[in-house]
Amino acid sequence: MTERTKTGFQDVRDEVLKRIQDRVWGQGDLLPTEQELAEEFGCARATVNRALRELADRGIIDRKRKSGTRVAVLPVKQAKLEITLTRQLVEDRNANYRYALVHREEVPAPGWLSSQLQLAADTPVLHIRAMHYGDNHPFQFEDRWINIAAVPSVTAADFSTVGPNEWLLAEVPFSTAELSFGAIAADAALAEYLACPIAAPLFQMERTTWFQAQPVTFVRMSFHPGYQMRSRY
Amino acid sequence: MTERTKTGFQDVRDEVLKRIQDRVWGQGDLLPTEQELAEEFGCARATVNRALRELADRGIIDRKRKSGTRVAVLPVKQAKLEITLTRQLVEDRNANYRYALVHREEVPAPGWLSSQLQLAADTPVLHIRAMHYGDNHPFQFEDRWINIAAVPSVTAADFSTVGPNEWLLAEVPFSTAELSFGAIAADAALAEYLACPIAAPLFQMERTTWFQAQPVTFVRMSFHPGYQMRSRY
DNA sequence: CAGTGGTCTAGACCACCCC
DNA sequence: GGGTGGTCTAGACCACTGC
Repeated sequence: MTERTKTGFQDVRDEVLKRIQDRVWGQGDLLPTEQELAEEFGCARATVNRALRELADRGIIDRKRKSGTRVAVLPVKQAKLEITLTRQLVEDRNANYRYALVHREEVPAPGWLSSQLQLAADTPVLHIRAMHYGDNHPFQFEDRWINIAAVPSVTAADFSTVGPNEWLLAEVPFSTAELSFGAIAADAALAEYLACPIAAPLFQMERTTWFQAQPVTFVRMSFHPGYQMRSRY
Repeated sequence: MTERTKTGFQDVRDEVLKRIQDRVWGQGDLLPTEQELAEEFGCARATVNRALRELADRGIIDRKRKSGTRVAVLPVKQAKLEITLTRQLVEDRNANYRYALVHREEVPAPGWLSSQLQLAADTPVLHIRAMHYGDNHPFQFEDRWINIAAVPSVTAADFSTVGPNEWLLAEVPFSTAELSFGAIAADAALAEYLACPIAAPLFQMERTTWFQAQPVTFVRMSFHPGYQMRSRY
């Protein structure tokens, strides 16, 4: 008996990728049409379509109606960053997670925040500062502002035991966000919270979150010295 | 005449997402089967399938054979980071890009690199150091090691005018990589190259690249003070 | 205008896995 | 065992766009 396996879209996808990596089809080259590939692989055009669509999503090929499918010239590498709860970051390192509320206050939005969240001046916001620990070592300092109008029930949450991130994730799931990563020097307050020298270089992540076009929260997360965020593609 | 538009997979996808956001289906809830949704929307099951598959890819819902489709309890946010050439980062800021080679030497791989790239000790590697400028201001310092065995032709490239990243992208496209982001303090050499004070906090990105399971290159990119990387989801 | 990818349909079979 | 999602097929129509 000969080997009998049906040609699935994954087979097509992998074979096309292999040919691109082996330079059978070089950068910028035109690939055969879906119809031709379907005939070659002995499958339906829809199968080829799905295979090529996945490669296009990855940035490996460029597709245009009428002109056809080409190998991308400058493959845009897309790294997928999984953004999880700080709790999960800590527990993934097999450390014992602990959370502590530092500060909680309802205030009118300061000018820079109104601008950041596109709010009217002096809109009431909730300002939260909190610490996250791993095995009782400082892990991350969280400085967060929440637009009370977007989640009125937040005034009833005291955040003494549950972090605002976990609370918000349950209250306003499936939001959209903008992220920003950078490095800063620890000021006196951060140095104390994170138990590090003043001016130590810290990895910092800022996130602005919207829910159905309404600004919900802005958070600045400063990690302990030496922290590294990882990803792959 | 009434509005006449056909129900496409995007309509289904958006409507399902809307119902999840509106809590019609809460976290952990079971959704109707594909068959039922197809009937409700008046379309084929394949259309519903594609819509739900996209939501599953985004981490919004979890799908399992037999048990059905559920709203994800802890939506894993996936941020897409577009990793491009340093040239592009600079030009996207409307700045004039300039590249300069600092150092180029063939050496046996030091121990830490052999370990990082899973190479035999003393494998010959090419060590490159280079600078990237935007409008003649220091933008990024690049410290790179290339596995000569993986790309033998690299010995003929002098990298005096074209950066190793652009060269490698043309030579070894469609590779896979691991990324790591963090913050470091500028040492004396970095401070000089980046025209910043010693101990200034710098954003740093490290990348290890493979091509068909073979290690190709390890690079450490240190950005000028204040640089921020952005993304969204 | 005509060729290419984008999508939909109706039906079918299969793999998985909870019960 | 049976219900669910996963995939494939063969055909069709449409939208975009280069010529």
